Amino acid sequence: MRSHYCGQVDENLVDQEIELCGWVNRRRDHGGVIFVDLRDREGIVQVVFDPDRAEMFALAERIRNEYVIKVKGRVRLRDEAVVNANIKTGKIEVLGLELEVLNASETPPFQLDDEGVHEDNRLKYRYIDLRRDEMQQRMRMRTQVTSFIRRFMEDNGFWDIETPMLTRATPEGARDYLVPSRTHQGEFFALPQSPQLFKQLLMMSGMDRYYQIVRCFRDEDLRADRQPEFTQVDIETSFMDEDQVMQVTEELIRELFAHVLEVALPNPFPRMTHAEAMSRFGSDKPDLRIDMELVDIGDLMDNVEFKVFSAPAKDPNGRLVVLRVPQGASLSRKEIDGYTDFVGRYGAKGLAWIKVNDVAAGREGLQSPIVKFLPDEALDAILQRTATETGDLLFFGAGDAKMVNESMGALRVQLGHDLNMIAREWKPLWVVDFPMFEWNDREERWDALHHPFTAPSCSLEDLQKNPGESLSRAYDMVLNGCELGGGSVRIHNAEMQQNVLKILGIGEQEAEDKFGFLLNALKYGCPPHAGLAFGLDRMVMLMTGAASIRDVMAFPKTQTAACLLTSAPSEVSAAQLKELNIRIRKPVAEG
RNA sequence: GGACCGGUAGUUCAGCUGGUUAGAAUGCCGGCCUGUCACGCCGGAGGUCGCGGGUUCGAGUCCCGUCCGGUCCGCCA
Repeated sequence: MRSHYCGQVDENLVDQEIELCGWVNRRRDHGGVIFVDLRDREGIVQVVFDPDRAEMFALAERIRNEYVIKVKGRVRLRDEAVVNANIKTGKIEVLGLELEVLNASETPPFQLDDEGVHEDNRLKYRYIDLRRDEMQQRMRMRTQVTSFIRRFMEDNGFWDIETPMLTRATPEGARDYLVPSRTHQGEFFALPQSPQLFKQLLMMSGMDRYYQIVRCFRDEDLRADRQPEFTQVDIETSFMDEDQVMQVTEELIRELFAHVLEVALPNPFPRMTHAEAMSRFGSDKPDLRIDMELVDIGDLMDNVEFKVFSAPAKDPNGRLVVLRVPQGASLSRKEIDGYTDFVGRYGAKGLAWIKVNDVAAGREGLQSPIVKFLPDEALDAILQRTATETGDLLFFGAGDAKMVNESMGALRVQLGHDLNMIAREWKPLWVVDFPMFEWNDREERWDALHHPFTAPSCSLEDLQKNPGESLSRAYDMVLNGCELGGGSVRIHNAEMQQNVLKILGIGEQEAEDKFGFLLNALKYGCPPHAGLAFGLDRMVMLMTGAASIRDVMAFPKTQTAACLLTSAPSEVSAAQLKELNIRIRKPVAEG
């Protein structure tokens, strides 16, 4: 007698007696014969109970779906005569000889083979949802990914070093999750948004190659690809420059995809500057699977009378682009209105369009509310520059450059999805030469585009002279329009660090309060260092084809950052609050 | 903070312009059937229509509010 997982039963075991444990996936009776599809995480095996065995029949009759059972039986090939073309449970079946119900189940709240169960139900009964094949496969791939990454990092001499979960609140960046301290009443820990400063300190400690697969926390509103706690593959190295970091991390991803998905990614990944990405795709994480680009036409329009076009064409902070949608002229007016609403969400005031019914017919071949405002030579130049063909649709984005990039970049991706224009390929790339700073209109100061510890690619002098034009030594790895990871060469010089903080409007005293420990450490000999962090959840989401990051996490939270399974967050006892010396202010009643 | 979509039987959904006792499929329960695999056949149980208020002779349906789930904008250095 040998014990097996159900899914591991194969033809080599025919005639042997084995023992199986699993869930009853489905039980069917036909006359006195009982068929049980026994399921574990490896697969499904059909167990048959013969009608001659009266006691077995009685027992099997009591079996319900999702009961946990143990079966002793003999493996046999299924009778070819009854094997038809679309069998699900394989050529092998087990003749049940003994059966033990290990645990009964109530009727499950939803069936495992149901499609489209509401997500709140799936999350409330996550332990059942996770039994589903699809979820088993996703979690399986996730563990393959993490174990491959660990192996790769170990093989390349990286040390796995843990950093604190209870740490100091950092006022910059995302909102912190706070944890009250009992021993220091009135004071709080923060859960880390990332181990950024700790990994830099480790470089100063001589841990030349560090990595960690680590949980990070950000108390910001959620999206399909954003959870309040998520997992990062965090990497930092001393003495490596950006090219070396990109090389080793690129190799990690390439080998990971080869190993887990049997996909060959290009070697090397293409690189693109941030400026080019914004110009051609309106995005710093372009999806290169979509064969459409933004084309600047400001130079053709600065003299037309149509102010919607000429104003941004003349404005140095404005942008005027056209997006050619191949064969898009078949879109209905209603669909175009839908896209107008879509770009409206990004602040666009409208969405001008031209349907090209016959490119050879000149003005007569164009259908559009705006052609009457445009001179012939401008129209011709647009058609020529965009290589427009009959049947195409042109969308125009005009206005503030940032808004045009965001709205038209998003429109490009949306059209790609809607019109099925996404090539079935893996398209990785590096985006490099990011600006160092971004002007924050609301607060009227510079923000760090990456983070305040990123090294500039220019001298301190140039940086101070012209912060808006300065580039950083940061790099993002992008795959199919998704930011897989990002990193940078860090500042390893105390003077540079202090000055960058100064440009960001963080005074000396404030810097001392917030980052004093880092600035101090920089004084005691800090090697040049650089690193990168991958978003593990997004990576697995892409690799599994899941639509949401929640589908690759065992116990995710809802959009309001709640756990439907445990009902967290929850109120705590008065005693717990008292111990922390915290009092909850009751919400004031309305009226 | 904002926009939009959804919430009707255990589950997935239908329910028209407000009108009799709110339906289907599946699941569940009982019976029949000796090789099924979406088995089949017969029968049965199962609903505060998310919640609260309003309009109306009458509300699942219309209006207001609210809660929950989702997508997105803002936010996420």
